[in-house]
Amino acid sequence: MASNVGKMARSIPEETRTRLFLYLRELRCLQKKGICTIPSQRLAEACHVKSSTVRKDLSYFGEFGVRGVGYEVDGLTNELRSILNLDQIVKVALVGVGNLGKALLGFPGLEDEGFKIVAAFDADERKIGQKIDRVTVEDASRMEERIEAQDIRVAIMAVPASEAPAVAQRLAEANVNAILSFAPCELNIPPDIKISCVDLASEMARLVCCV
Amino acid sequence: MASNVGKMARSIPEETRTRLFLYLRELRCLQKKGICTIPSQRLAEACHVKSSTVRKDLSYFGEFGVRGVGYEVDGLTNELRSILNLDQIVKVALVGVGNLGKALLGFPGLEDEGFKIVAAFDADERKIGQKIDRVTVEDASRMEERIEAQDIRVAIMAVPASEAPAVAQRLAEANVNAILSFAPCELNIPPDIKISCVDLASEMARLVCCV
DNA sequence: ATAGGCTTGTGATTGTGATGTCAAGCACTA
DNA sequence: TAGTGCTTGACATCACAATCACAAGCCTAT
Ligand SMILES: NC(=O)c1ccc[n+]([C@@H]2O[C@H](COP(=O)([O-])OP(=O)(O)OC[C@H]3O[C@@H](n4cnc5c(N)ncnc54)[C@H](O)[C@@H]3O)[C@@H](O)[C@H]2O)c1
Ligand SMILES: NC(=O)c1ccc[n+]([C@@H]2O[C@H](COP(=O)([O-])OP(=O)(O)OC[C@H]3O[C@@H](n4cnc5c(N)ncnc54)[C@H](O)[C@@H]3O)[C@@H](O)[C@H]2O)c1
Repeated sequence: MASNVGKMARSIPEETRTRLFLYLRELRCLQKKGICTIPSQRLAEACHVKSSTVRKDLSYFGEFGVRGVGYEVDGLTNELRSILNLDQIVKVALVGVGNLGKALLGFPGLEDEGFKIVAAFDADERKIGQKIDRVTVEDASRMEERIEAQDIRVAIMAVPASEAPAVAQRLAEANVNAILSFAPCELNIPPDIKISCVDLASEMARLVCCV
Repeated sequence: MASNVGKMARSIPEETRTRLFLYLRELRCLQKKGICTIPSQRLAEACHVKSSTVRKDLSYFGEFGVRGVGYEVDGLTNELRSILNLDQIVKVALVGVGNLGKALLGFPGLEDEGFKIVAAFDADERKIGQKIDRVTVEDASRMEERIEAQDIRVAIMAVPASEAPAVAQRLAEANVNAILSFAPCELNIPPDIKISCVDLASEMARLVCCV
């Protein structure tokens, strides 16, 4: 009954989308604690937002709550997972198996959310052929064909910034449509490919700056 | 002459602050290429924003450009570094020297931006005493006193999510005033402490979600 | 069955940031 | 020195997101 019907046409604020993941994370936390029902007020407090914001965000997609009671944790979790396209396993390619890349390969948190690194590439001969956490590092020179063969559409880049733009270009040519990059630089690629750049140094800088 | 005088009272948009780091990163890139002067238009293109946005962002802090010419790369770089409090070395503590923590310790990108990891803590006895990239891992049980003794005000947390809230609490008690966490969970600590949470799984989720 | 007490969902309002526009101002040229 | 062309800086406007406030609706107790 209550579901994302007829409202999808409306444009969803960018910020709302961001918060949905926050809510989902908190809901999972509540599930672990065995809490079945939660009012917008408490979900809001946990996520450091206002309760009206929570309700409005959810209202873009349907009516998931029960007046006088709140939201059913399991139910809302499922709705959000469905809204956010998180109810399927997504194959991911990792490019660059250095310090950071290795850590990412061994990180279970990605798989918990439905992301599975199914291929890893590096340009360093010494790394090619190494098996790290069930994934064998492949030769980066054959990256495009391997990605296309396995129909991988999402990539994580952990290569040096100097290499990043070129690698991103190659990923674009391999029909990848989303890239998460850790290189602190701009990537000039077609706008139909979604990019997210995690820039640790900038994040730190933002944190300490008092402007 | 042109400087941040009399305008500081006005509140700076959060988004502006974020973009300043983007501009700074691009400027550094231009410096490397030996480019001395750049108009807002081209800086904007490189950062994927509108030229009027660049000018407006900068205008919050002063008049740094020359009409008909553009901005002097070196000059603007210095102004931004000064505005963002990036002209000093910031001591940082790392808590949790696991897969990710080790990668961070070996990451030169932080030091390039003025952040120096001067202490690392772990609860695992096997890790205590290990020397990784010039830093010796210390016992986490003595974290508070060591952080206060060295007057460290910024911390990076790379501990399991289950431990993160408690560790954050302890960092708060050690008078740290900014924390960068990689744990995918909320940290309930006093609001006067700045928190930034890098949640890789959520970032990935946002990237693939087509809502 | 009905009343009372909560909490949701949403239209209205406020607040904030993005963007368009153009006069002002500098460099360069003759 | 005056004219030309370009770019900045600021103001005005537009667009969007946060927040308020309250009617609607569900549950429980009596
Ligand atoms: N180490 C960290 O903690 C950390 C943190 C934040 C951001 N980063 C960023 O992540 C990136 C990687 O960091 P790192 O510390 O793992 O560096 P690293 O040097 O340890 O690893 C980079 C890897 O990329 C490989 N590589 C280079 N060119 C390649 C190409 N064209 N194709 C495929 N692979 C290629 C190298 O062989 C190497 O194995 C850098 O851009 C860095 O700025 C690192
Ligand atoms: N590995 C990755 O690539 C990656 C990526 C994104 C986020 N994360 C997140 O970063 C965090 C760390 O990840 P990891 O892969 O390095 O995990 P890990 O298990 O390899 O390392 C965690 C380290 O923290 C230490 N530790 C545990 N409790 C502690 C305490 N109370 N005080 C001090 N140290 C303590 C452990 O001894 C261990 O060395 C996790 O929250 C994870 O979700 C990891």
